[in-house]
Amino acid sequence: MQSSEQITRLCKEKGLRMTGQRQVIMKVLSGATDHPDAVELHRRVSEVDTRISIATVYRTVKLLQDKGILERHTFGDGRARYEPAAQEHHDHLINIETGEVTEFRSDEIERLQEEIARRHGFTIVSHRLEIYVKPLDGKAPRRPIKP
Amino acid sequence: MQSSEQITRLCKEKGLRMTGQRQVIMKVLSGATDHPDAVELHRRVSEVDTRISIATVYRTVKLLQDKGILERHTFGDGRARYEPAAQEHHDHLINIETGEVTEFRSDEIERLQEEIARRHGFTIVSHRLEIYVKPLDGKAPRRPIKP
DNA sequence: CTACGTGCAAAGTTTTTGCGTTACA
DNA sequence: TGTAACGCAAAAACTTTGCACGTAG
Repeated sequence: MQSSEQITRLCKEKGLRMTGQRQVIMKVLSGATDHPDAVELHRRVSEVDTRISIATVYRTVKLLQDKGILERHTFGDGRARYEPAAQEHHDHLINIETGEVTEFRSDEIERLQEEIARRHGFTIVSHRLEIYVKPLDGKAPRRPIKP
Repeated sequence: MQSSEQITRLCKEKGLRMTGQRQVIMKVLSGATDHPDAVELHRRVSEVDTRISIATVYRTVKLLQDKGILERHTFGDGRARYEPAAQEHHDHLINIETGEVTEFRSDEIERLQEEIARRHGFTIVSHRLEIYVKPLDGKAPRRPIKP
């Protein structure tokens, strides 16, 4: 997660113009705790400024994705979902009963992936791991997790 | 990978009618070594029987996916790609320069995933790990894929 | 000032669906 | 023979793009 100030700085570094639309889109995305798709992102952005078109949302997320500022995911359903690129890579647990997405990181899995790629004669450009899950015990409250 | 006889048996077990279209679609898919999308699958299927529509291809792959006979993937580009569900789960290395997909399996990664899910209070329904890679030695790009 | 960015609407892609017809069980 | 499955085409869902206008730098 990044503050909108950090994103603004990132954009300037990349030589992008800091338009009002981009500021709103980035602020909404950096404030989101979930992974909205383009239509949902446009809906939230429209609450701030009604005049921002869905085309600009699509153009902006694609631009920011190319610049490495945003990450794009597709969790099962066809639609693309977005989140600010984290400093440290993480993966996703998706609760198939609620749609809730939990982020996690495993250095050991990261290491194993490097090893597998190298063994096949490749180097990793990026990767994604999605674990689709359901609660172990539907009735028991979930225990908080240590990172 | 499964033989078309096995798929036929699976369909009967699930109470599905074994139509000519389904036989052709399943035979083509079980004979494929890659991960074709719906349009490519329809193209191959049409070589066997010209009268099979793309709608039937979509309906069939969705049905077989729901029954657990096929697996659906979305490697970066928006389109869904299909392969017969393997007896043993595997993951994918995607060469972003050529689009070529290599299958692999790591029991250790599987085990770590179970552990992570359990620690978060979940049980795994399914998962997918995609590693986007490029060759250690440079090769000429053919059909690049966006990670 | 001027190139980059935007809104609008139209078009492109991929996938789904309504409806009348076909054919498996 | 009854109904799941089909073909066709239309539509839905998602995303991209051409063009004229706006605006950040």
